[in-house]
Amino acid sequence: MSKCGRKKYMRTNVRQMTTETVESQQDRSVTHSVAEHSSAHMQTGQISVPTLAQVSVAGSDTGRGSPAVTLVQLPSGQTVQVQGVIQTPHPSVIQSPQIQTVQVATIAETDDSAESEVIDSHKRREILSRRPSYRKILNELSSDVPGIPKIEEEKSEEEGTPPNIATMAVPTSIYQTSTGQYTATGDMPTYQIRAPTTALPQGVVMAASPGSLHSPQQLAEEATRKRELRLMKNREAAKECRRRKKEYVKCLESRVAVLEVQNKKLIEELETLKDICSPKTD
DNA sequence: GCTCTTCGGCGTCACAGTTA
DNA sequence: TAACTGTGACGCCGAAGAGC
Repeated sequence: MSKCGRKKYMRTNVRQMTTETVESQQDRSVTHSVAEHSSAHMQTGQISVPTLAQVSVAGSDTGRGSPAVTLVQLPSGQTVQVQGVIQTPHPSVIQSPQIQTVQVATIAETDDSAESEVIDSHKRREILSRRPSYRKILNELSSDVPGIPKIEEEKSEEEGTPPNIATMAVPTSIYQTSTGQYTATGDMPTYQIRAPTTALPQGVVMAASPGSLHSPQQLAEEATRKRELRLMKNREAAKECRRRKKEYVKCLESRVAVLEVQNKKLIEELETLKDICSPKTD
């Protein structure tokens, strides 16, 4: 297998893990690390809660932002309604449309004609391109959850921020320490990131009006120049997009960490309630 | 030291969505 | 509606690490 072929294969793996379930632990990509956090978070609840009391979650699909109501069945038979602080899921790169799963299967099993590859590619693009931008997703998240930082729009110099510098909140080190303690409560400090330079490099001139072009050679030059301009802009856009993507993934990771802390607290709370409500057996 | 594998970044293309 | 923007996909490259 060629080097590129390998990479292509790995990418397929990543997509499989993000669209289906994260079971194979071979890929160490960023996407995977987020999914790994998520599954770890789920495990915490799955392992601990059933040993304490029977828990059922009601209204889990009541819509984004509405707190889920958890019915906790205490050993005494009493049922307590607990309003959870854990938010309902948000659209993200992790939760891709179900149809993508089908597509992954298609990719995995094909090694066929170019025609089917073209169709495949078109379908894939059709599916993938419907996802909202990272900025949009993250800003939606941030509006629902106070702990999630916002990706800010580029600001002009008049707005007080230095050029090319945007201020935003960043995930802190909220992971479990070696002593088993969590190091953050979800409050994020701010840091500064570089915003892209929007100015064109020196030497790039704007397009001449079509009317001023005469010879085919001039037209060709104009076309070439336009293409180079477009490529240059796209280059910058791609860089910026990647930066935003990384930022977005970081924020997701921090969100996972915060939710883990909340989950832990809830479990402790549940245990306390259990102690209070259970009949004393001296 | 050499080869292979893995990873991350880059440039480019294609295309859906947005804007003027 | 044309031009522009944002982003997924792809192929390429170099660095780093592992195995020999």
